[in-house]
Amino acid sequence: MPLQASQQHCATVKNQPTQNLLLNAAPADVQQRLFPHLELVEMPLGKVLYESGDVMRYVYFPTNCIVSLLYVMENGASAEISVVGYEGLVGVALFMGGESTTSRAIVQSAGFAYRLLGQRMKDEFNRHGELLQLMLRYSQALLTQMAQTAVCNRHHSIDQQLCRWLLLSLDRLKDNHLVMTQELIANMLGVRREGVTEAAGRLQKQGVIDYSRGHIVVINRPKLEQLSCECYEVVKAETDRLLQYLPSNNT
Amino acid sequence: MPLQASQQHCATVKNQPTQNLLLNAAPADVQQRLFPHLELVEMPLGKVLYESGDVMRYVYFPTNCIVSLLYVMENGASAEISVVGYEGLVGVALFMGGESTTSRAIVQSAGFAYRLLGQRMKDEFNRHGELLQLMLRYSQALLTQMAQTAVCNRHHSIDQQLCRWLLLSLDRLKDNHLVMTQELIANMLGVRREGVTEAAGRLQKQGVIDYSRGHIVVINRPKLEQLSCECYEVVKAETDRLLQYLPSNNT
DNA sequence: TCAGCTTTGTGCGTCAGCGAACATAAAATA
DNA sequence: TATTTTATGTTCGCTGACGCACAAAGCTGA
Repeated sequence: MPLQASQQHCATVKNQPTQNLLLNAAPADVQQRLFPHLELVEMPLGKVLYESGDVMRYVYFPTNCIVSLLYVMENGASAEISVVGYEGLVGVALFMGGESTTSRAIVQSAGFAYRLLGQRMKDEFNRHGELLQLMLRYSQALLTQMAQTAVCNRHHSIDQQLCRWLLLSLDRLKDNHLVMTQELIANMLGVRREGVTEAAGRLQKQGVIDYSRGHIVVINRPKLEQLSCECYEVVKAETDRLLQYLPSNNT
Repeated sequence: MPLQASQQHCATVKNQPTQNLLLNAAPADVQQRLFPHLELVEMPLGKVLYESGDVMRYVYFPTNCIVSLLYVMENGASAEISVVGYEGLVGVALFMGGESTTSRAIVQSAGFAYRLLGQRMKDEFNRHGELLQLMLRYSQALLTQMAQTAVCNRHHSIDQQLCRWLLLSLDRLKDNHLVMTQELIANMLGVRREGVTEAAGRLQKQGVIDYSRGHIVVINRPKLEQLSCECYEVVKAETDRLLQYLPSNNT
């Protein structure tokens, strides 16, 4: 749902396409072609960008929101496959050629994103310029994140996974304050709500986080990293490596 | 290790690049450019194609072998991320731009593959012809498999995962006979060997498989599919969808 | 201010999978 | 044939996570 003119003005004061790492890294000519067609959209908590099997109409470039890619099983249980924030885009299947995926994309942390009609994205992609390289490198980062999620689900405790999840969220927000109930975290991790309550209680007792009724504040991030499994760091290092030498067109 | 001339002759009687689905689906002009540079290599059980972080020299197109993409943790424990057989290729990171990945590629079922110097692959890829579309579609299939592995690791029992694993292997071999110890399966699944022994015992008792000392014969595949979790079918359906309308150049 | 809802806390019993130790059996090798 | 190695079978105690039930505490709105 695009914003009304007045809202749009208000929002654009704070929002710029270049807040998204990929849009920011795109070469100037790509930016000139794409930016006029970007549409700032509000991303409220729980908004579903696409369901499993949906043909995607848009790609979304988050600025300050976080989107979860979630697989929902036949019995309704779910598991988060990966998360996307300002560093990426939602809808890689559009240029990968599948047009849809088996997962659901849902807003996990409210904010804004710029969306682009899928066809425009494909047109630009098919010019085979630098955007193609950029998109492919990001896709590999996404691949890495999914792979590590598989590993983490296999071998690590809820406590460790909660730490990792908090770090992933923290990296995609500017502050240390998350709006998120334990119930929702449990859905993302694919575990019981009670399990999250207990793990969060332990973190609070250790002075790592502070939380109440849907609000979590991270007090001691270094400790959080220390308590997390290696999965967080592995993905971060690889993502940095893949996206670090991007041409930058900061304005 | 390329084959000697005499071996090569012997092997090529049975091996053809077109046994690989992607090579087979490549347009005629691509085949003409690439096939002369394909090198048939033997893929013995346990051969490591690349380690985590290795810059890849070659991409591998399996014909009748199976390659596992495995993540090895700091403590030595491991987890299979995905498998690649005749339907795919090993080394997507070469054209995705990363040149390396965080996982290890290791031969899980002996056989043959055609390998191609990475640079030639990249050159062809950068012509931006149909091969690019083909590779991207396959990459999305790989992405789907990884995502489902994450889900499976989260929610399903060893029994179910063993069924899924056997089905994945079966699909990539022509017969119903696997050469594989329970110890190796355990490494792939990232579980204890004893867990696999018990699960395999239950399958044998139900007349689904028959095994002894490194050999497994699947007797009742329908039952195996029935006992498996949904993860197998989801990935199969999506992979078929992604790769089904490929242009075919069968000779 | 009271009722109703949402969120978090806690205490069960149960069970799958773990780690370790050890037993058996089939192949390989001498 | 005897010996060693490899693969599989089995047991036992432990623990993390589950499912369920219910309690407590913090918001919200009449």
